[in-house]
Amino acid sequence: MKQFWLVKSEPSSYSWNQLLKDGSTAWTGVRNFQARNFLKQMQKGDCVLFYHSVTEKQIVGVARVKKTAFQDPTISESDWVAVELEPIRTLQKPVELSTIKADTALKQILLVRQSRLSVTPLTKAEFDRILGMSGRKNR
DNA sequence: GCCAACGTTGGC
DNA sequence: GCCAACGTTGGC
Repeated sequence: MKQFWLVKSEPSSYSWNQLLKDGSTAWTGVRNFQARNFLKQMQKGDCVLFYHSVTEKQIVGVARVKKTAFQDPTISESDWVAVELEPIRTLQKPVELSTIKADTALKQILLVRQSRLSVTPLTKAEFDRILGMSGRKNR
């Protein structure tokens, strides 16, 4: 079954534009057990919302899991993993954190409740609702 | 720049 | 095994 996720990045360290430019990227550097476990659960083809933290605080694009979890090449200790992500499309209208917080159906998502977690799961309903707010109908 | 939330570390 | 101290992240 297809799953839905949200990943965060500070635009200054890795931005959506960079991902577009790169065509795909290894999502490395996750050093949190909870986030790591989510990474491990990702399946090829899962949809991933891309959130810019700190300076923008908005969801800017939709990506897809291209490759499931593998050993994170940026660390020598084992058992930290990365996945490969590729961009699908840029949101016509970014969905701001304030918009999400103002929405009854979305204000309890993990992004809001646990703002420091860099990889979080979303339900299909939440995913669809965010896409609905992005200025275009689903897909 | 400040602070809250969370994770990690280390002393006991 | 508890908890204080500290570091980091991210929203405001």
